[in-house]
Amino acid sequence: MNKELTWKKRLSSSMEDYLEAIAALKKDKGVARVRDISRMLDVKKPSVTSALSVLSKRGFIVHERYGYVELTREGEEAARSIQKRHDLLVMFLNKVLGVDKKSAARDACRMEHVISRETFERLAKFMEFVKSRPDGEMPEWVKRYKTGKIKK
Amino acid sequence: MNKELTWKKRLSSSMEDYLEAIAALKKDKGVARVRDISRMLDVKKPSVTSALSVLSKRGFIVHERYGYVELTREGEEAARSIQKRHDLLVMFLNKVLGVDKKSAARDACRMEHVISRETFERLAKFMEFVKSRPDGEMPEWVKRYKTGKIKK
DNA sequence: GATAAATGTTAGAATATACTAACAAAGTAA
DNA sequence: TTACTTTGTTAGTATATTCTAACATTTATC
Repeated sequence: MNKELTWKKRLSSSMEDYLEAIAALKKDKGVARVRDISRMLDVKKPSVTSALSVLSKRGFIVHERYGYVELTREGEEAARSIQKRHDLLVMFLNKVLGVDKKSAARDACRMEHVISRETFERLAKFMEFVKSRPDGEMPEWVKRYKTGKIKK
Repeated sequence: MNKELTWKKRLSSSMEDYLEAIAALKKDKGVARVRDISRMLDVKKPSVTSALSVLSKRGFIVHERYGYVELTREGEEAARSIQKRHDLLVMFLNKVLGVDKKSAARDACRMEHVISRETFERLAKFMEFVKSRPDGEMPEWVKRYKTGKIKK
């Protein structure tokens, strides 16, 4: 139980992005490969290779030369956690604040790396509350504050 | 109106932090100096010196060797804008989500650098709405979703 | 004013992340 | 199989930010 040996530094925003991309690609293409990660994140291939080596060393992925990228259990877990933060933020930004989907996604991509566990949990509760309101769709009080920019 | 000449890259999170600290110090101490900035941001003095040289070159501050740090008009404006984002976020996190003040401040410090103009504006509208509710303090519907963690 | 303490700067190194150019391996097609 | 294309890697460079160690300047104290 040595702190020095078991403690792992948080992943950087960049590394979280890579992990997220890998998980997304596996999900909808079946496999994750350098080229696709590179396109998805809009970075060059060598950047991907070097990121993969970092994620490998830290135990989030398995990657053999010229092969596909596999997520370890830890990697999957981390990716899932990021994805959850992402989705929650998009939901909040879009459904509650009324930020358009594209911007909401862009903002979420940057915010997901910096919100604390506590804020995440409170936001989750808040969104639960919002969704649980009678109304069905968005509760009246959420709609009302938007000045004329409500679709439905 | 050449784009190449007039366009300025966004300030990095770090630089925004320095600017924010400088403005804060000027506000409540009258002057901003290297040592105080260093303490406020928890970085060493040489880091401050080098940040100041960057902010100087980019026209946000004026700083002569061994002297105090002055904000240019542009610097003041930028600082104000960051501060506004910060305050808004703290308000939202604390008053609406119920995140405790300390965590709210910590989270705001990281989120303030990444939210887009659009999201900022929408959040501002939302908070206006929240504050404008009859009730006085926080509207009933905000309190209600919090499960037992309401102070008042 | 001399000396010590506090403050600020420089130089040089470290880390993280990206890039380009050049090369290597794998896959595809004749 | 040979030749072409695509994909992946290496090596080396660049930028941003931080740090430590050493030095310079300014301020405070006697």
